[in-house]
Parts: sequence; structure tokens; C-alpha cells
Amino acid sequence: MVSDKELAELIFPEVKESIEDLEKRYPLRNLPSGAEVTRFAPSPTGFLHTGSLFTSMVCHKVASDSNGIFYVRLEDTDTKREIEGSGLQLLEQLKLFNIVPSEGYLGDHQVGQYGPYIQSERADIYKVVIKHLLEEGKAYPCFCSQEELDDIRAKQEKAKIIPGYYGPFAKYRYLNNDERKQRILKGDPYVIRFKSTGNHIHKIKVTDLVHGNFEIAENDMDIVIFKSDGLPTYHFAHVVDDHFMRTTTVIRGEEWIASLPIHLELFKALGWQAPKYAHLPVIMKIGENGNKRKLSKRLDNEAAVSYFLKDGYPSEALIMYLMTIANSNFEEWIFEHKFEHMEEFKFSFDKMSLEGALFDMGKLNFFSREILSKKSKEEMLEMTLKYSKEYDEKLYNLVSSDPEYFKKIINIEREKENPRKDYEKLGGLYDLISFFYKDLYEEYVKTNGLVYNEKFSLEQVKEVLSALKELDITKDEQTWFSQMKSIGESLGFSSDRKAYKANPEAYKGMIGDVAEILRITLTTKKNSPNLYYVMQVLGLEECHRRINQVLSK
RNA sequence: GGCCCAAUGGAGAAGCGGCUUAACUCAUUGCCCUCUCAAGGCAACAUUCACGGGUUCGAAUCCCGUUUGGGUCACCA
Repeated sequence: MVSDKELAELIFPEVKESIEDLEKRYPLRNLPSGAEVTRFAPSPTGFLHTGSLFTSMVCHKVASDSNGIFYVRLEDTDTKREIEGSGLQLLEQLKLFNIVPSEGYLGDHQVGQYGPYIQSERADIYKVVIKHLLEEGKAYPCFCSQEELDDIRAKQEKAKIIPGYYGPFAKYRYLNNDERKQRILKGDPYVIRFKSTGNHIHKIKVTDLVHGNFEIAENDMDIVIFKSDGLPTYHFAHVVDDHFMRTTTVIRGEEWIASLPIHLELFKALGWQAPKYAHLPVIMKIGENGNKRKLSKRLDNEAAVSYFLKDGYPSEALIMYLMTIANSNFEEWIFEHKFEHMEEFKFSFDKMSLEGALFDMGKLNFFSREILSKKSKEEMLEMTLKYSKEYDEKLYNLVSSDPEYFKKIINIEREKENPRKDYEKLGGLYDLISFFYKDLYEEYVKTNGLVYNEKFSLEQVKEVLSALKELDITKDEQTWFSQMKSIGESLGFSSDRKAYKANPEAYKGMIGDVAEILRITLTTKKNSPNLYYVMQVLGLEECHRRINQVLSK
């Protein structure tokens, strides 16, 4: 009769190393107490998902708050779904959010003593562990075909019992080693399954950093740990990698809670201590049927981080927003700290909500405006150049043609205690500032014309405008405004809101109406930054030119 | 369907048995202010914490049940 050891040797003759060798190769990390080792473990199956950004942000934060290590491991064991180049892309995008691993897979190279950090390069490590499990009789080759599997499932469904490969249904679990050897020699395809000793009637107590303690049924499935393509499954790779990479806290999405018993059983079978776990809630959105559902890359723009990048949201805004979801006390904290130095905020798992939050675009916009308003004109220029170079050619040409002029435009009421919040994101900036440029202004007027308030006739508009030519912008804003008021008053516009409201018939309109006529004339828009400063930037000559142009029509 | 997790306003949430006639933020709506918008100021916005029962002098908070929602049940992660 073939022994377990002989069978293991038959399957993995090339494996000479032992688990002890691996333990030596990957020694315990020498870190100060309390230091957490966390990891972000993406699959290279597409662009960065907003949920992944959320998870990686938390991983990064937990490590940096504790002076620990944050590393990235590429989980590329699903060769069918892999998208070429997406691993690099993922890392590049993380970097834009200041999430930079100190170890691991960095996109174009790997750093660290615990590698390789790409699972497909770790086959020899997995094999050592699997051979060990085989030798101990804790794993076995399974020759079950897809048809057989389907058959088992169909029977189980019919009998209304738990589907899966377990207990009496795990037919190849009961083959003896002679039979196994024979089939292997014959060349029958097989996978390696873990031989579970659990019973789902038993409950195990688990502790989760986010959810606290709860009970869950023991695993009793003989799960596949080694696929026929020679690569491990997620469950097995997670256990082996996080053990040998010496991860202290596994932070991942809530969808993994259900497979926790599998992972815990694997750790136990190998005699290893399991890491701490934190299962994060998933970011949701209201679906077509009115119910909440996970943000979907296919259906929701906001599921892809690239969407925000393309739209020109500052990366801090997204991170700040995600942090409000991550920790309920963050919002008050960041208000107290005037939206600055968010890296000093201390993250904690027990301030995390258990329920998946609905993605709130409105709140992101709020943070984004806040952040953009706090930037200096130099930072705005730099950001705009960088953004537009990649995403908005028209804007890039406009801004780079005269950076100093752009700084003047963007600096209107910026450097003050409560700066203006005109800009929500860099996307669409072109349309907001184009009127500052003579050619673009002309082009707009030619194609769209200027639309004034209907309650004033063209004659009235002209009357107001010709009077407004007197406006002096060489003095301070105060003087300018009093001047506008007296011009307005002389034409029959009220500058006293109360008086106007009490007796609207007595006036042609409010001083605001006068300002609106000027504003539309100069900016083509009903909304614009502070008119006095707009005029400063445009220059008196250009202002008069625009006014005269309207008057001549 | 089984198992697990969750449930406070339009959204994010605080709340941990009496201090709650439920904090804070976003959104929305009104009003005020030397121009629009923004900012700022002032208001409004859950008589009630999914529902039912219980424990208690006292419950959003503890217990039980129901309901609803989410997750998961692959040689995918």
C-alpha cells in the first residue's frame, strides 16, 4: 500500500524544501510592538475599483498609524480573467492617492525580503506546503470531472441539502493511495483538495476587528487548494502568503466573511497562528430596483477610480470622502483641522460603520470644493496643467499659453480667510474660465449671443451699459461698488433691498439687476466670480470694448 | 433556500440603560448681508430610532421573535 509520503513524492518529486526551510527564509519581522503589517492584494483584472481604493486606504492607514508595514501582493492566480498591464496601472493609480507601499509589488519591480510578491511566481512555495499537507494526509488528489461535480450538485439540490464537495459527497476523498497512484500514473487530470475535518453543526467563535465577535459554522468542505493549472486557489494562497509574509492584520471586503471558516481551518491544520481580520463594509449604491447594491464597475461610473481622475477631482477629496465612510468621527476631526493634515487623523476600526454606505456624490463635491478653494494659485496652475495635459487638450493649450494670466484668473478671491468656492473639479474648468480670453469670448458671443433678463428691454440694457462705462476700477472695491450704486440709482434702480421690497413699483429694479447686466456683458454668464476682480483681470480697455460692442448692436 | 452580517432623517452618522424635547456633516428650503455665485449669519428639516413583544421605576440603547436589506454558498478573487 502506497503511503501518504510516497504519494506526495509522486506528485511533487521536484519539491525538496520543507516548511521549516520556508520559516527560515521568511523570518518573523523585527518590528516595534504594536506595529501592524497590512497588505493590499488586488487581482490584475482591471482598473482600480473605488472599493479597492477604500480598502487599500484603510490598509495603508493602519500600517502607517502603527509605524508598521504596508505592502502590495499581486493575486494573479486567475489567469483567465487577467488583463495585461492592469497590475502596473493599479499601482500607478494608488500612487496618485498617496497610497504608496513600502514593500511588495510596486508595478514595475518588487521590493522586500518576503517575496516574490506576485502569486504566479510563488508556485514553488505553495508546492512545499501542499506536499507537506499531502504527507500528513491532510490533502488529497481529486479526480472529479466537471460533469461529476455537476451531477453531485444536482443531486444535492434535488434532495435540498447543502451543496458542495464534502462528507459522503467527496467521493475521491475515500480512494486509497494505490488507486490514486494508479490514476496519476495513468495521466488522469486532478486537483488537490484539502481534507476537512470540520462539521458544519459545530460553531466556531471568530473575532473581527470591525464586527466584533460572532459565531459561524465550521467548514466541512473539501475545498480545492491547488488547481489543475498548477496554481493555488485564493483560500490557500491567502493562508500561505499571509503567513510567510508575516501579515498581522488582514483587511479585506466583507464578502470574505463567509469563507473565514475555511481560512481558519487551514491555518489550524498547518499549525500556524491566524492573523487578525478586519472585514470592511462594501460601498453601495441604489440600484434600478430601488434596493442597495454593491457599486458595480459595469453599471456605475463612480465605481472606477479613473472616473474621478478623468473628471479632475483632486485626489485628496476622494480620500477625505472615503475616510468619512471609514471612520464616523473623521468628519468632525477634519472640520476642526480646517481640511488640512488629514494624515494626522488616527484611524480606528471601532469607529467604522457595519453597514455599507451609499456612495454620496454630493458630499464628494463638497469636499472637492473645499480642497480646491484651499489651494494656492501656483498649486492650482500645477494641478490644472497636469490634469489638462492628460485629459483636456483645449484647457491645456489655453492655460499653458499664458500661465501668469491663468493664475490671475484662478486667484480671484482665493488668498483670503474664506476663499471662494467656484470650482468643484478641474473637469469643466474650460467652460468656466473661457470668457476671460478675448477670442473665446468673441466666439461665444457670435454663436450664442448674450441673453439678458427678459424684464429689461434692449434699450434699457444699453442705457445701463453706457452709464456703466464710467466705472472706475483703479480704486478699491468699495469705491467701485459705491460708484455702481450711484449709477444704478440715477437710472432708477434701488440699492436698498428693503426699500425696493416695500415698494417695487417705484423702481426699475434692484442694484443686482444692474450688476447682472454688466456681468452678462462681460462674462456671458449669470454667475461668475466677483465682478470687480473680473474687471481687474480683463482690464478696463477690454471691459469697455465688450460694453461698446453690445452698445453698437 | 441554508448560514452570516446589518437596520437611527433625503445621505453619512453620534448615541453603549436616565444628561436625548436624538449631536455633528452633506443635501434641501426659507430669511439676512455692499452685485451673481460662493463665503458668512440665522432658521426649518426624525415627537422618534424597521415592526411586535418582553426585562426595567426608566429602552434608540438589553433580550426574544418578525420584517426588510446586504453578503455568501466555483478548479473567481
